[in-house]
Amino acid sequence: MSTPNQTNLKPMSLAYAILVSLISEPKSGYDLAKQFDGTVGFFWQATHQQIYRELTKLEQQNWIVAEAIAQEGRPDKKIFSVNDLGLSHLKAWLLQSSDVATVKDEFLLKIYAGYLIPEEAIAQKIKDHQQLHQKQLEIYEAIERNFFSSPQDCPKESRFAYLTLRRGINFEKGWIDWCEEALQLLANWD
Amino acid sequence: MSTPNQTNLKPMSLAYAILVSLISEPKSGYDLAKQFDGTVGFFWQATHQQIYRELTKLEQQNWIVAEAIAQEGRPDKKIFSVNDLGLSHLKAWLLQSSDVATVKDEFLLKIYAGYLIPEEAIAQKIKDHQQLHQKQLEIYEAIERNFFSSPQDCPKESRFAYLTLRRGINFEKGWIDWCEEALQLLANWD
DNA sequence: CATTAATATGCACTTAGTTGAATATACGAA
DNA sequence: TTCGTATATTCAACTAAGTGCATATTAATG
Repeated sequence: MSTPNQTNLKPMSLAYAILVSLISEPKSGYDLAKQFDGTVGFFWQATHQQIYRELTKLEQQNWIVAEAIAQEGRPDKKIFSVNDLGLSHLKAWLLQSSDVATVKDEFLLKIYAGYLIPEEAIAQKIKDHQQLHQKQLEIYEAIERNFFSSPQDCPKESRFAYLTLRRGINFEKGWIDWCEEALQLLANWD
Repeated sequence: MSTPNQTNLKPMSLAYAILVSLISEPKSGYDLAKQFDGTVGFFWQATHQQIYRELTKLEQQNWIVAEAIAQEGRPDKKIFSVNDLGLSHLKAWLLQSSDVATVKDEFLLKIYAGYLIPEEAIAQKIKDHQQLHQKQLEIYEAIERNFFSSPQDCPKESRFAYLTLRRGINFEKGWIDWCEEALQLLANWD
């Protein structure tokens, strides 16, 4: 009758996102927070509060270790690196199958209910959305030009980063195309 | 010094997702839970527990009203509908600008760290992923054939639903194309 | 010389989401 | 007749995620 305490199968993906970032280069919570606005930030976001909280947990679990760095002037820095225990957990996680990411898209929810507000308001929304994706596309394309002009020559790690960048470009182009199509469909209704 | 109680500017999007669904047709919590696995489920998901909890809140706020329906045999059903207060809040929310949805993609995180595990494992992951998206694409395309063979003739509400369906198709195709590209890039490395 | 920006970390609180039930009825299959 | 499935709702406890505010130092800006 009583179910035994199963091993924890939850993703806890923020923890793994942090491990992934720390494994390529040890860094502080502050650095992580900045990174989560950059490259890794395309597929994972977190605020600095979330990051510091998670770092504390990971340190308690002994998956990562901190080295305190005294800095001239600025407050002390704690540089975290992944240890063997953390690495083995990360590798095990990498091998697990992952579900398709759940989509939670406020914008599409609004489009779906678009018949409740004026058509011009919807059209404007789509145009704004298209511009946001256009801007992001340009950012990704600039990264591609500057860092991946010849992907073959990259070190192994960067190759995988390149794959995710390609997905970013693919994603933004998809949105831009859809916006174009949607605006045309809207215009041809009456 | 003391900040006055600001009006709540947070999205609370689950509440709005429920309103959007109820406005097109009043339904029970159970029906909502099923719908969140279906059409609306492309851009919003929730478990039945979350839905019932939210319905209770919305009823307390007087945005929706319940009508108890006694059913032969089955347990009583509570059919919820949006009232004027709820509708005005929904419309106000629809007119607000929405941020680009944050992406949190475990799969891409794993690809990014792909250099830590065997290349065959990564390739297999991508193939599995491609198949999942292929299946979802087929579902969307079947809906398109069955319900939107001539989108011009649809009632106004369905037209906006059609736009979101087109985005679904665009999204799945984007993933499938990326998987193809990624597998080719992987194969050409050595 | 006051203000702002950047570096660096943390607590308290709230909302969102998961887990695992319990409760109740009815229908069809084994 | 019992078992599984579908309908239909609710409770309680928990974990994860996210917001707001606080703190401290130094460098650069005006």
